[in-house]
Amino acid sequence: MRGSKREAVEILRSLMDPSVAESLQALERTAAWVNQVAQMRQMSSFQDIKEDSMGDSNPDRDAYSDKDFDDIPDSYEGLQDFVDIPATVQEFKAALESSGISQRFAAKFIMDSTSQGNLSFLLEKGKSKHWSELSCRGRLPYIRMRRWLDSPEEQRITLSQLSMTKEFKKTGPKDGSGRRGKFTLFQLMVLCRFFEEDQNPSLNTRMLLAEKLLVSLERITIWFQNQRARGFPAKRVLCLMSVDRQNAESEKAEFGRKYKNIQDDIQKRTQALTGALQNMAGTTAPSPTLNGTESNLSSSYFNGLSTETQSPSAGPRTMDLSSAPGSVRSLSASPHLSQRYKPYDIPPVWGNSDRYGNFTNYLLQQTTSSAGNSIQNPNVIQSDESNASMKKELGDLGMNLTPGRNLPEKSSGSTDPRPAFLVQNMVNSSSVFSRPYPHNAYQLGNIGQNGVPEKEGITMTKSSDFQIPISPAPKMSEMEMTSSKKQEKITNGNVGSISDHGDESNGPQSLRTIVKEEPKGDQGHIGSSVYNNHSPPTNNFSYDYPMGNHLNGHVNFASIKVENVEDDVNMSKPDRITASQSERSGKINGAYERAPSSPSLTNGRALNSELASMKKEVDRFN
DNA sequence: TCACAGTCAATAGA
DNA sequence: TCTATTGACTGTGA
Repeated sequence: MRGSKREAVEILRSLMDPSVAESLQALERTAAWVNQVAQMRQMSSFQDIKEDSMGDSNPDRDAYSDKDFDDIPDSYEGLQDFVDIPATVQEFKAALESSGISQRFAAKFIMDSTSQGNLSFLLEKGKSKHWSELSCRGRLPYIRMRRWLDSPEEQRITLSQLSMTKEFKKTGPKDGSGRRGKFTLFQLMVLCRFFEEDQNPSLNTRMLLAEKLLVSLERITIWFQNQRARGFPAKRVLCLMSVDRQNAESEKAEFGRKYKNIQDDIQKRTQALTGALQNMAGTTAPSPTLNGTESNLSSSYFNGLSTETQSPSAGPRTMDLSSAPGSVRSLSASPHLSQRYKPYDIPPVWGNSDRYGNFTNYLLQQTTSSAGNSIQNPNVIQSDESNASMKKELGDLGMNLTPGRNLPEKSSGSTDPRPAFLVQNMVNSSSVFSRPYPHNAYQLGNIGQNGVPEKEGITMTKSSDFQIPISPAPKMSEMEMTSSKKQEKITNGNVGSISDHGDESNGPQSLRTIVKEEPKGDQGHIGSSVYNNHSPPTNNFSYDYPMGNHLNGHVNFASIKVENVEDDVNMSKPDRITASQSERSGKINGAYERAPSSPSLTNGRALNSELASMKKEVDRFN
């Protein structure tokens, strides 16, 4: 019956004038949408509809089927198909643009008084949403869009409303209730790290986070809910602070216009570093050989589990940790989840995948261990048999671990030691967060009492390809130190020394080693770092970051970041290097401006304020 | 009580 | 002033 009716309609249409037929078709579709929406509203629950007429809303269902179509009652005869949401969204956007209709207006007058923000969200979400993925409630806004697009009459009404509603122009906050707070950068970092580990943290975990971050449990819970629902948008914080090109590319694809911010950021920071390195190259005497430093690299613990060496001429390398045990990607167990949680390449902060896997296993062992409530310092290898492989690994690498302290027991007698463990790890971790500049870090010397290596090496390698280093800005005090005359007086190899080791192809200054003293941490640690810079002959170079990194927090977060905070806070102008640095360099004035790294961090004053508060938060953790 | 889908609306950036 | 982001909220079902 249904088929013959359709045939008749088609025959009638074929006899009509094309424009009339088109209008009629549009009217029919509009009527169908109106009818459908009206019926949906009459339902006591939108969810009921899926059982009756709309097909199911099971996201696991990957396509619209004939069954779904057959289930649609005759009253929906005008419905030729489900709404093609991406196409509808595209058309709707184009229509708004061509008609000069703002999202705000459209939200109010077309979308049945929804909010502008929601419309924006719907338009973005709709780009990749299939009809079958949405509940009936979720379909409504797209039906409205489709209905409006199919209805010239509705469009005319809208345009007349647009011309009449001048007063609609006035904007402004509605009630100024100020209900929303804002997470600090540090809070976000911690939350992100936890999210990486567990997208559904237990109540204990959330309580601990709330306690440690001085945030209500509700806010923590909601944050995790939002991240789960939105595909971990906060990963931006991670990606923006990494220097992984692949992440940068994915950022570009994923965040659209935001990529421009990132590009600007990259450009500014690259210029800054280029200028700084050129400046260094021009003021320091050449010296020794490349081999000596390379041997440091090859023997480096932090180059990973293998004995691979890192040639300064090698191009940048990144580790794909996305499939590593414990990575977020690996958590996507079902098609449903993999659809909702976009793949996220963890910044290569853990060295290679083996190392990451080992570390994750180690974490899990700690978490699931039933042995008492004592939470062990992750920096210290325990006598537990389950950690034997880790011990062996560290032993093979000549890792000389000093005894560490146990983390405090959880006062509530929680059975889940993981939260405290992770918090401590986060704080101690030398992750991308704690790195104020791009580098390739590896350990030199022993691990100090508080888990901080006495020395660490950092390399920057040149590459023929221009790579995108997305990284935090260069550390101000670092730049001061490297250009300071007094540093040159210090014997090579000692803290504070600068030495150049050239090679034949790239010239005498193509490799530079700077041994730097770490600032005093809150726990009284004094360490040093060695920075090896393969100074490029041209402006085009990249940062090979990081082949290896600190296994589980061997560099004190506070000892690095806090210093940077103070540098920033002490600056007379926000986001600028100190005057003395400007004077010395002359030509790099302004080059060290901290470029915007994320929307919430673009404001210099806000950033400084954020960093200052972060210092306090970090202090509290230690 | 919790998680989730959807939404509101404050806010930041262009 | 626009849109995009995101903290917070509502309604719902298990």
